Amino acid sequence: MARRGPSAAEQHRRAVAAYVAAGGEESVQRVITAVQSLSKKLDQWYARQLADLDVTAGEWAVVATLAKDGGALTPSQLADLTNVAPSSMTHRLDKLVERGLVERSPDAENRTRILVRLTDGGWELFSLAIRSSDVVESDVLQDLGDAERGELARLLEVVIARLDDIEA
Amino acid sequence: MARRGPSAAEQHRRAVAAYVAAGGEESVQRVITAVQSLSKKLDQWYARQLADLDVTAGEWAVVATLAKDGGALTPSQLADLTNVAPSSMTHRLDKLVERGLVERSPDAENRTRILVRLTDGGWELFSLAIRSSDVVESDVLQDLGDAERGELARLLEVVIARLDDIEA
DNA sequence: TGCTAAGATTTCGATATCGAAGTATTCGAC
DNA sequence: GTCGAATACTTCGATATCGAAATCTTAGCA
Repeated sequence: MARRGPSAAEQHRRAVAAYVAAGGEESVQRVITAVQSLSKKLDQWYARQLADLDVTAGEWAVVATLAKDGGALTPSQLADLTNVAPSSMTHRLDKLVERGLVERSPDAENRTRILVRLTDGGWELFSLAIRSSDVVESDVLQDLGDAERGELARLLEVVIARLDDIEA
Repeated sequence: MARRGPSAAEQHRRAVAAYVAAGGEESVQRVITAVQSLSKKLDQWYARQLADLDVTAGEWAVVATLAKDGGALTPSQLADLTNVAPSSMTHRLDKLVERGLVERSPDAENRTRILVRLTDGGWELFSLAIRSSDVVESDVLQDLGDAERGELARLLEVVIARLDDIEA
């Protein structure tokens, strides 16, 4: 990377302009574009931090999903929640089990199912990664005061509440 | 997927709770988690729509990046901007050229570089995809009034303006 | 000019992912 | 109870991605 590209803000402006020119609505594209570029940047940072812990983004997705759920999930559910094919999950779980981060156990109620849980080591990894990424994330939001953060969270949560109704 | 999982709003609550329990700050995690789950849902929808156009998410990323930039980019820049290894971009571009969506041309000023541009067909695809996804995106934001959309966009843009300063 | 270091792309071998087919279990209709 | 469809996971072959090495061009310096 010899020459530094345009700033993130400049890229955002151009992206919105391109989407509007292509027929998108401005108030929509400003929000959607911003969400996506922010998410992309976060993903880049996470990938770097996780590399230090010798975990890939895909493996982290499984650990984080299990942690967020709090309990046990089946391989299919994990595949759905992490946007990956069920057949790929098989291999990921193999590696995670091998590393001692998750454990597979048969579901007593339905023997076609398998339940996947975080091990103690998995929980430790989760906690460690969250605490270190929280530092960067706080930096990202440092220009917003408490009230603004709350308002931003509220608006995003309104949008999230609508997601389920749209599937159709 | 036999049984429907928890709602997106419920998943969001649980995720924030898990992150806070692991040592994250609540005002930060509410925002970051919401941005990520929203982005993930959007990615799922895009993948479906793009499948109808017979384009993969990776191929779309290249087309959209070129459209947003407006001009020509090198393979390295495209790799950077789409979060992919330079060697992977070679193959992606091969396929996109073969499909007539982009074109490669040598850079007259520096013959180690290659410039990639959208063809007319590439621009058409971009415009078509944007117009159809704008419909879904508008639905997602339908619970927000004009003023709220503006405020949401403004807050997100404040955050984006800070991204460049953080790299270090 | 000639030499070395740096930059940009591609090639190559190993690994990850995908979609489809295969295997095992459960559920429902008869 | 038994048969067939549906469900859940894994295996398999093809494709995509990665990181490292190879190739070619440029830039800097003596």
